[in-house]
Amino acid sequence: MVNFSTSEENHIKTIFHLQQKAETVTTNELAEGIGTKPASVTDMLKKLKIKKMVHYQPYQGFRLTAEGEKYALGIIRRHRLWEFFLSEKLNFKWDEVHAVAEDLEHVSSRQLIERLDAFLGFPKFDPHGDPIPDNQGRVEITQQLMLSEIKSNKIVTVSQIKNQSAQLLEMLKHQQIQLGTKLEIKRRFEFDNSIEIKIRNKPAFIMSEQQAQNIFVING
Amino acid sequence: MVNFSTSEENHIKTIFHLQQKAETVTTNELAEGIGTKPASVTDMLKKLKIKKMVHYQPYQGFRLTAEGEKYALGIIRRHRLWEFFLSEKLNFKWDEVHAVAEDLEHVSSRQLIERLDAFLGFPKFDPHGDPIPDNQGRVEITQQLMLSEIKSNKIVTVSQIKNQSAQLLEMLKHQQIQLGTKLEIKRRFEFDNSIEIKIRNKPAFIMSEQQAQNIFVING
DNA sequence: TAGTTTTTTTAGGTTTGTCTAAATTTTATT
DNA sequence: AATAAAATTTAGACAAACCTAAAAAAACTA
Repeated sequence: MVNFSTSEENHIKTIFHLQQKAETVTTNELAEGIGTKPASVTDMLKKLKIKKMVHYQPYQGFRLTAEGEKYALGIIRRHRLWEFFLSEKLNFKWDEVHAVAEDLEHVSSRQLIERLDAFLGFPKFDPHGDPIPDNQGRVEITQQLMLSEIKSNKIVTVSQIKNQSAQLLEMLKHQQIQLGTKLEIKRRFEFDNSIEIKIRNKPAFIMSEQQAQNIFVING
Repeated sequence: MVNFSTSEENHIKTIFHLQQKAETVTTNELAEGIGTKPASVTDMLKKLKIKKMVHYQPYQGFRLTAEGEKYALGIIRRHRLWEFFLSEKLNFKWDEVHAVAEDLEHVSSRQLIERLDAFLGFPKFDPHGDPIPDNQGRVEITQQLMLSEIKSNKIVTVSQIKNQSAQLLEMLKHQQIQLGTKLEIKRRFEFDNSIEIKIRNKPAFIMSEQQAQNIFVING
């Protein structure tokens, strides 16, 4: 397989994430996502097109090819395995792992990654709850779970709100929780099954079991 | 502190190693050591001089400044900690770790390295027996040991030959052992205390206890 | 739909790190 | 000491990955 530079890998990875949300990815979006200028993105896309990583027609947006997606999943696998390592073995906090993993993910020795995976016990999710692709690029399908059932120290994403009562919505609004919001389950209080929840950059708060039974989440 | 590119770091690190052996380092030596052309080395030295990492006068050879040495020890620390990790935790063989560590050493998060060090239990030597600088750049002073006393699975460097008898020298010549040669102690045979020794890229051989008592080595 | 705004691309430049070929300096040799 | 050889530096180029400013295309909008 061809070899890709760090910059090429960053483009491929970012396209992968952006194309989850929309049919095609635009030049401006990608420039924004990577932190470069649109003109630089155009340059890079020409190169990635030649290397058959993207479908791209000038002015028409772009998308990874099947090969590009496979490659992207490899980068994501490396990133998330390192995040797991940093969090699990080196005691990094879950919000500190990303920056370091950004560098480590580009060290591309296949043997290194396979052995790291084994050393970590073939984890299925990173500390943010995002799934870790296996060495074939396959990803665990995640089903929705009731927030009240989540173990402590997990990070989950709100995916559905069952009960649309004013009280629940009031609380959600107050805590600024919406679909897609990531919640960190800090701990569960035995005596009433209430749970302590934290949202990135905000103080933790308590949620009752009743409330949590109406919020569905996915891992990650 | 200033930030150095991967290429700059490779130059600094290689100068450090070369200047152990001689007063000053030459352009050709460094080019050879890094795998570039002498002209490229000259370019890089101008830059490193401006950044106060080397003492350098055109045509006169060069040497790291005190600051340069300190920086080099930081790179070497990262390299050897990763080698230890790869060998100890990921079960890489001792001769496979170097190449991967070459990449990992340039990931320069201070926090990462300090936590890795703690996770590994603050090891003092890498799998080749080379000392790992601490976070102040200090290195464990190693004393000479009798080869016959070395535990199996260690790598040592020949540092002194006591008995200058023809028989011993004959054997040393035959096995191509000289000062500075690295020996891997594979195992010790209980019944006569002979030891099995391997030199990189050569078949293993057996050495008697008597012989080993006349060879002194240092860790690494 | 014609004009305006936004998005994207092109054209031309810069920096980093490399190269080859030629010039210069140092070192070795006779 | 003069000359030949070796080492080093300079000069000029190139590729990668970025940039700014201008041109071109697409998308809005009145």
